[in-house]
Amino acid sequence: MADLHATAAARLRADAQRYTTNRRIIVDHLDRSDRPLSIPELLDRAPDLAQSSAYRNLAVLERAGVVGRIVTNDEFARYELAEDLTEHHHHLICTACGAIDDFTLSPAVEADLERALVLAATHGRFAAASHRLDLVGVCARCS
Amino acid sequence: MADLHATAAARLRADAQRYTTNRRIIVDHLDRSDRPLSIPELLDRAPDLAQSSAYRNLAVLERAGVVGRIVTNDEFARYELAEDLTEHHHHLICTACGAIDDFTLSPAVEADLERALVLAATHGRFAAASHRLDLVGVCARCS
DNA sequence: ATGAGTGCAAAGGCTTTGCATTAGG
DNA sequence: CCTAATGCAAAGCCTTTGCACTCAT
Repeated sequence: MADLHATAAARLRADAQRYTTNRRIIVDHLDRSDRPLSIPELLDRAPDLAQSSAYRNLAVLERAGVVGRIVTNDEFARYELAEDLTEHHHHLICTACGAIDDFTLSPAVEADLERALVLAATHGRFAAASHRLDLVGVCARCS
Repeated sequence: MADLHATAAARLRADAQRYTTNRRIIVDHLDRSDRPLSIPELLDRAPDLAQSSAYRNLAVLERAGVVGRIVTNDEFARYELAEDLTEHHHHLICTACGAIDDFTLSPAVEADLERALVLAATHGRFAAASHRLDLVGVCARCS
């Protein structure tokens, strides 16, 4: 995945943005993590990153399509690499601690789902860009 | 659906809460709407409802299992009647204006999905309470 | 009466922004 | 050089909370 940074740089460039050290650091940490990170978690892992820079750069990276933002019902927004930079996956959202873990569905189920969603979208004249499927419950650590 | 209010009252009572006028008004408006409402939208429809009462009562109604809270990526949280008080449905989330519309999937697809999710949850030792499936894109009004 | 509910206004807390400084190209 | 990026601190904005009043039981 050395191409990750090349892709990120390209997408930023396409949006007239630079791929700076801070932005690379953020992408690196999101890539290393096997689950979406909140800003506090990210700042914890990157102590030299200013809070405002984290917010600003994540916004830039989101606009450029490098990262995705996830808002659950807990206090923090979370970020992960954009879907097309990782494999398609879904989220286990813990209602107790707010943590999010990743999981995948079988290709067969995904395909069925995708077909059904395209149908639903066209029926409502809705230009669907992507789908989000989350499991909401209590994670192993909290139960 | 005259039973709606009876059910709501029962659930509140089970949580040692009263079914007051304001709470009934809120439930009424959510029931009348064919899509989840943000607090500003709700206050607009119920001019005599104080903002703090809306927030407080929605929190009470959520704890009692009468309403569900939806947090998207826009600025407002939105509320709808709890899933088991309506028919199972999903959401079209507009990235342009933040509006949410409802849609349903065929029972067959739902069943497949449910099976796959149970599998995924048990595999990760996750106690799933429900699933959330959203289509993210641009609504007809915004395109 | 008596405690929950209500409304107003003020406070909280995550997030955003202004401004002076630094760094990348 | 010159614009974008950075960091600190202050401000914003949705949401929550304190407090006095009202209403229902």
